[in-house]
Amino acid sequence: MLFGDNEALSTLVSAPDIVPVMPQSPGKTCRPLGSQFCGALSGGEGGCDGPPTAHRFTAARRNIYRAGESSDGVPVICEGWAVRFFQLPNGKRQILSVLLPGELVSASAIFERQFPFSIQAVTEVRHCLLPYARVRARLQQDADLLDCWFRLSAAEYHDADKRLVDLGQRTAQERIAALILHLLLRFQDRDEVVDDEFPFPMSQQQIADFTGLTPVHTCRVLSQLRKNAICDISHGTAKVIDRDELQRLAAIK
Amino acid sequence: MLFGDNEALSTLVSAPDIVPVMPQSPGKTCRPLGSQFCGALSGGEGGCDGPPTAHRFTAARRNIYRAGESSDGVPVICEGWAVRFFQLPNGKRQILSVLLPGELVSASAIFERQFPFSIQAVTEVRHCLLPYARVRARLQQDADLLDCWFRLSAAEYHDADKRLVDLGQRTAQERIAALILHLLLRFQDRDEVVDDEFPFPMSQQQIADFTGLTPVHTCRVLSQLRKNAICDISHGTAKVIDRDELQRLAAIK
DNA sequence: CGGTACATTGAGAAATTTCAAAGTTGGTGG
DNA sequence: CCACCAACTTTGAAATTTCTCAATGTACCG
Repeated sequence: MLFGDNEALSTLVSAPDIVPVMPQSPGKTCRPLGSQFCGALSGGEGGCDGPPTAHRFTAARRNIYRAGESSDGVPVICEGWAVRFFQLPNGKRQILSVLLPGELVSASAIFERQFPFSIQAVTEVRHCLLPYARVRARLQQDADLLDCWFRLSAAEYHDADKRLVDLGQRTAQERIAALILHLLLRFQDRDEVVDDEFPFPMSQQQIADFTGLTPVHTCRVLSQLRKNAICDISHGTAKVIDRDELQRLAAIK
Repeated sequence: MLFGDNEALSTLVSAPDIVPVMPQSPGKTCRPLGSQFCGALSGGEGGCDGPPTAHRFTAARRNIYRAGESSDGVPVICEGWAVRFFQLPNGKRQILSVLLPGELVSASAIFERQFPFSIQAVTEVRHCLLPYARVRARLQQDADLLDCWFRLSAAEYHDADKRLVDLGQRTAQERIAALILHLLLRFQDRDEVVDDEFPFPMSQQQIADFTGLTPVHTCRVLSQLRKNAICDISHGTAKVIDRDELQRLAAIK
């Protein structure tokens, strides 16, 4: 909706195998921008549609990027799930966002040489870098593209604000319900929800790190959602049984 | 440090009475950008350095802006303290950031006609609007200015990430200590800290809404900090007694 | 001199964490 | 194909943190 028909964005090559979605904003797809960002560099100088060697693979539960490392661009998740997180010295960590295929790790950080967060693969992940130089040049040439980028960046920021509300004001059950609903909507945008079921490879530890809970309590809440026939998260799959009730739990009250 | 010497930014008029600081990033001032943003429009079409009528005043504890209202630009806080917050229908609210004089309400949202958050005055506040049209034109003309804006926006985003870590992973005492230290550093940047004392007009209710706690618990934590001779927040003033200990409490562990 | 909003204190309740043990799952090599 | 291993999930019980409710005290404003 926000970006749907901006033809200017289509001037950048897109990768047909990628279904791009605006990070963190279910319901508001940004296909041109999304595809552009993963596909922009085909035929160019070393982007992610170049030779297969330009892509990297990272196994599940391993880090794609560690906070503070220098990088020539922003990582793009091409295949699989990843999470962006902050690691605390005492071993705790906070997951900041969940990254799905086609998504930039962070639009806001697109001009930085290093990032304050780390990235971990949830499943096996294929990824590449979106080089700083090329994006910068494009954004400066193309006012419409720049505008689209502004909005993408604002959407990311507002999503962080929503998460702050969740963590500051809402109960364990509400936070977990909101996460599940949020991912349901993102998968719906991609037309990848069949029979109210979609892939959900996050472990309970990862759900806990996202919601600011302990894995034990996360397990209890998930069990309750299952027992109450609201949804069933297990074996890497989410099955939504009572969508209305899930929505009611996840709603901002 | 990030923006300190970017001469390009000085091409925009600055207001000498305003000490601008990059929102939410203590230690990293952005004087040119900050002053530009409040002072850019003197002699122009209705900006905040125009006739006194261009400024508005809002009394303490009253709203400057309500989520969803349409606006011709981003509010700038010229004098006084304000908070950016999200209001929940059930009466709870989450404060998203604290706004000091000279600061934009949100750099990321600079091109939007309306915002998903509200703004409330903490003290009496003098404020104005930074009109969309002018900023946009400037950013498109001036690559260095654009670059500065990118960084400002990224800093804002990373600050939101830090808050997520606070709310998700840290205790009441740690969150409150972090808030106090954060504001101490921002006031230090402005050279407004004398004898480890600086203005602190937030009520306990507001501190609670910022940290995701109840006012009662906030009161207990503040009492403890006072009893332990770490710092004393009262009567609109913060007095830091044992800075090392405060730092230790606020540190990310 | 009220009056209203704000701060403080106490006691009990609720949500969440911690610790510890047992059960399950999925993958690997023999 | 089975046995084993490591990682993940589940369950119980007790401890801790934070919240809720309610009452009292205090400061500021007109």
